Amino acid sequence: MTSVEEPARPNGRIRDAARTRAEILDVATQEFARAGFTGARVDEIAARTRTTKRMIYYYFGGKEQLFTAVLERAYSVIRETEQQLDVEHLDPVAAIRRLAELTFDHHEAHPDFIRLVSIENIHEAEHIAASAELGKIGSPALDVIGRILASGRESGLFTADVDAVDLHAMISSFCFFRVANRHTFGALFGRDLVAADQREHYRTMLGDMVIAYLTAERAAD
Amino acid sequence: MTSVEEPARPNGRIRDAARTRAEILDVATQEFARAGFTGARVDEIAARTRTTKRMIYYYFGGKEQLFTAVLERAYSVIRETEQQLDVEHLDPVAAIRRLAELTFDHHEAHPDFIRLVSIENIHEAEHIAASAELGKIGSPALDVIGRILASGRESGLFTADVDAVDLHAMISSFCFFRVANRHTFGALFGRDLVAADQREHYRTMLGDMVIAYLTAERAAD
DNA sequence: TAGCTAACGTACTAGTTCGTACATTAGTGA
DNA sequence: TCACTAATGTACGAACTAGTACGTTAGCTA
Repeated sequence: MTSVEEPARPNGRIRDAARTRAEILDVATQEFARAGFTGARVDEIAARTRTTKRMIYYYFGGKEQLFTAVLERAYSVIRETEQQLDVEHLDPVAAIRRLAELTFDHHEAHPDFIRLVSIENIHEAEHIAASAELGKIGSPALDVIGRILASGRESGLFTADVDAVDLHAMISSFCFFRVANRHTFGALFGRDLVAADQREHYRTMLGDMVIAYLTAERAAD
Repeated sequence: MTSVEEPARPNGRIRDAARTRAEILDVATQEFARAGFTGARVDEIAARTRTTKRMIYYYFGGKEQLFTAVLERAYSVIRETEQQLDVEHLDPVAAIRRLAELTFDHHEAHPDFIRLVSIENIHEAEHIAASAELGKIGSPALDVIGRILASGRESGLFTADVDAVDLHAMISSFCFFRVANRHTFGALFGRDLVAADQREHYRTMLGDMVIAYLTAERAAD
């Protein structure tokens, strides 16, 4: 390389705290999702940023806090998505199916988020516990589910004895497993749960499952 | 400490290759499950063994191969459990419910295995791919499910259009999620999915869900 | 325009961590 | 009982990695 340096600015140093901070978070999200908390390298995150490692410590304090910030942002994305839920104008059966489909879509669209959740569980949710922000979020979806369930039970359509949290767990289970365990499942059973041409199949399967559960005829107890 | 050493043997060195190897695998399973692949420390595994780090490299070659060996043994445990499945004398509905319950029980009884699977998925199943043994196992449970499904469809009890692999995924999803995501779910929604007094509730819920799905009346297509 | 500070960069270090070179010994078979 | 090898232990090193001490500058404001 000859003496040709940066064109105008000798250092190219531009100050933009918000951009720097956001860029660190973006890259950190990828790196943590790629390699896990311990496997992620602070130097690697810094290298893939337009700034330096020093800035990670300047803005976040350390690797742990950076991971917490990554989780906080990832969860805030779902919250925002859930706040835009608009299914309550549908009848209960259609509303639940639609909600399940949106959950399905969100999981599929955010594999990095799924990986972060897996990683956080390996660490027994210690970062969530350490976050003032994440403790008290409460899922907007939960309220929606609760209202649909009540309405469905009132009209006699839903017979199952579940509350919103359990139904949310049921729906999330399937969506989460499909994305999170894609690799081992594929390696062991030779089936790619996230194959594009099977997407509709699994999306329908989830809806059928949830609706069948909610509307099944139960033995009187 | 005074000069009191080992009672009889000056070094206490006993040779038992099988025991040493097994002990390393036991401790490694715990350590990998505790901290993830990268987070696990080879020195820590060695320290909690009656042998030394040298032996880990002697028997397994390295950290990667040790993790692969841990996975191989963990999967072999399920395979053995599945081989003892004895549900085909039941009617299809009872058989599937029983099978779901056994899957539920196995997940609950082996949280370390669940963690290993999560970890292996973070690493995109590269160790399973590298294992000659793990590639071609094929689940005994899958055959059982396949036969029950066929029998259930024949007798008109089952209406759902699923194969054994998909049904296995559905059952596993719920069991896996409940254990694997216990911590984040608990932190975010304030509900412990693995609480002892809720065990029957979730076990029943799983069975109800699967049976409802399989036996639901479907719109003619 | 001078000065101040938030924002940024460089260079380094202390501690860790996987892996190995080398030495040793228990137990077995000739 | 002697020799041979599988099994084991010790000590060490090279590379990595989180974190920091210290110096610099852009851009705002008085």
